[in-house]
Amino acid sequence: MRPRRADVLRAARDLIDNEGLDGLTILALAAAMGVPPDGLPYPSRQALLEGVADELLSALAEPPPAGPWDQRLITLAHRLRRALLSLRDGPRLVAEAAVTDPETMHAARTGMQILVDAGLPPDRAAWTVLAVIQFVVGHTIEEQAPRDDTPAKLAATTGDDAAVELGAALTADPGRRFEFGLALIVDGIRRLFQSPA
Amino acid sequence: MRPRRADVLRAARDLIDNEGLDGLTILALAAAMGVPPDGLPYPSRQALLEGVADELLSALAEPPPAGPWDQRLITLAHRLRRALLSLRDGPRLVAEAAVTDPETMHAARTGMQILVDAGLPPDRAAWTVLAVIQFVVGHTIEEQAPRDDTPAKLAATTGDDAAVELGAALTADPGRRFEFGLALIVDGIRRLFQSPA
DNA sequence: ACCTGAACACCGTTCAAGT
DNA sequence: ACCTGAACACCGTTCAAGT
Repeated sequence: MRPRRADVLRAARDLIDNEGLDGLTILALAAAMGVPPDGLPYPSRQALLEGVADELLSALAEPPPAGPWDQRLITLAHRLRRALLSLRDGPRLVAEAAVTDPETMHAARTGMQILVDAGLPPDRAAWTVLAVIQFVVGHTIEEQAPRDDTPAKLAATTGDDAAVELGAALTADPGRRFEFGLALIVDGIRRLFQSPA
Repeated sequence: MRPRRADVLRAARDLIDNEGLDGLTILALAAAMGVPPDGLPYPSRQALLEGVADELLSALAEPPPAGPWDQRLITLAHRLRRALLSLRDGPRLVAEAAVTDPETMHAARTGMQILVDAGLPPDRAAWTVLAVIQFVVGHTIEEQAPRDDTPAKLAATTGDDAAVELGAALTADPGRRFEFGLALIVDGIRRLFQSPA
């Protein structure tokens, strides 16, 4: 009989964690579950990837607790980052599966509500929350990218102060760098509230 | 004899433009050039991808013209966006090849210099320019993602005002949305200059 | 009707066989 | 030494053959 979706998704996550996103193949997954390649409850690899991505982002379902809008937005961004990093190659997966998938849209709606509640016009709130999501996606992609020694080499060969500083930044605690970048955007949003509609 | 790197890169770009990034295969490329699969001047597909990515970003070599730091930084960000969008699946390519590849580092160094010239401490300048790059990467990934009808469907099924607004934002002119998000970050950087070191 | 397992047309990479 | 072209171990997807 066909394995259940929940079990397949769990096995798929295990495969990705152990072998990376490229290691998640229909053949390997089917073999692990003891079924033929077309015995999985997903019609294609793409559909399977969307299933995994959707589950990954389901952690964003509930809105952050009440409080000042900036703290709520920051909490939401942290949750999104956590969700994307909770699985190996997670950012790549979500980027490839679909940035506009239902669960991402759900998170976007939550973020938008936070800003609208705080008094921002709906159109600005939508554009703003999309910018935040794009920063989070870009940041996590860089975070999970295989860290080669290019920055160090570049710094050594050029003897350039700027290159050295960039290398240091790239090897710094990614969490603190994330907060720094997020704070930049939030400061920008603050100005948005002060400027006329 | 082996084809020259420049010719191979041009053929690779053509293949990507016509078939997408997944259509760029060693076999297809070799066939198009009339050489065996191992007759290409790149030892592996990964090396080839890095070559294409590097060339894509070489447009960022020269620093933007002199002027106020915010205008210079905005120009650089626009150039990065243009470069990433100049090839089909460009953002995906760069994200997969390596965010820390030499040419990206070069662009980062240029951006850092702009901020240091304007008086920002080097460590803050490095963190800031990385945040800008991450936003640009995230934004272009979303821009080039296959646009399905999820937002519209979501809006229709939920009858939710927020969903409608998000759908409108996603179908709005991406260039204007990019400028809006970039302006948010630049406003945040402005505050950075005003706050004590 | 359903599960089985092979087959199809690919892929990246390697290698022996010729000149 | 070098170019040739097949072979290797895969991949996603499909399908005929059995029960």
